[in-house]
Amino acid sequence: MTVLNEQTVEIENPRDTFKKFLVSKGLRVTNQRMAIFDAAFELNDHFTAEDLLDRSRQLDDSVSRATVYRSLPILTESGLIREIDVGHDNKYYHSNRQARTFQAQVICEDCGKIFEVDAPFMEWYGKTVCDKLNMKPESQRLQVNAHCLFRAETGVCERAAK
Amino acid sequence: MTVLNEQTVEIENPRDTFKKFLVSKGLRVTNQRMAIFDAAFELNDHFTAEDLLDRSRQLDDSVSRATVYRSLPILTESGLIREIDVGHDNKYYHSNRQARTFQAQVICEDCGKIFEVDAPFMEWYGKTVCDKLNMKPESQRLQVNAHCLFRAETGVCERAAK
DNA sequence: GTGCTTGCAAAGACTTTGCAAACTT
DNA sequence: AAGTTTGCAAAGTCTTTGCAAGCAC
Repeated sequence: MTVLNEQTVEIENPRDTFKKFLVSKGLRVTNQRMAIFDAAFELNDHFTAEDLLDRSRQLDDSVSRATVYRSLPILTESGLIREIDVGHDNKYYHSNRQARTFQAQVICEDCGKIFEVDAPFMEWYGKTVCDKLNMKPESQRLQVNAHCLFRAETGVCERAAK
Repeated sequence: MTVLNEQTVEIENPRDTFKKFLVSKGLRVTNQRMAIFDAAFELNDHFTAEDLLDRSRQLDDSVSRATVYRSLPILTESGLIREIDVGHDNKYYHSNRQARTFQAQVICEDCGKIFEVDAPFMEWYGKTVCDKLNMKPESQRLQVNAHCLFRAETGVCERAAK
């Protein structure tokens, strides 16, 4: 593991990590599972189950929608991808190239783009709140819905083009 | 309006507020809409669309599922109820007896119960982050998933009984 | 060979929509 | 009277599941 800064730790060889994860869980290393894994790591931005299916099929055209849906929970459990639920619309996923834990999402209500932002204080906040309720925090999500000022000012947002 | 504290402002006569909202939008004040509104305010906890349908029908048995689904966005837009998306499972809703804006949700992963907690700093956080992206915050959501320590320690959680 | 995995198609869960009748204004 | 709004049932969307064939170990 290479420490990049306090928040960010690079996962080395995630492909092998995933294989080891499968074996450790008594699951089999199939071509389809690896194609789905590879597809997830080739997709740089947030992606939906459907995006992942399309990409996986470019790598192995035998991959079915069912297998993608069956694999997503496994990938999520392995920690190599994260599930990001922005409320409206579908669920999104994102690969964890860096094992960043405390990230907030800023969602542009104009173009739908999702920005990932560090929010380390979430850890402290979760603990503080949970203490009062006699609970133990497992994970936290912070989401900011916002409007694009470029667009409000100029009528255009270059980011939307992406 | 009665100021209870900095975060909490009581909405007086939400029923009239809703009627006025409908009129101001050129929408009609129908029995079904009012039954759905009343049902939402009788339900004290978080509720789903289906919960709301059941309750509405007790007040006016002509209310259909379609009308509930058609009314939810109106109620949400009026600000009298809030939509709460906890990710997995359905969407939940909650009436805004107090017009509380900055609330986080703590969700018990053991019993599914949702606790509402004040989190005023979210306003500051949203602004700070949005400034960097040249955006304007519209709303923010903070969610903490946690486990119940009562249950972990004693095997039982009284809160789950609710 | 054993039994986990797969693709397919059907089923499920939740939400939206087209349409004629009913209702608000 | 004019134009919304409604209930119903059908359609839609996304996800899950049963099953026999196929594959990893």
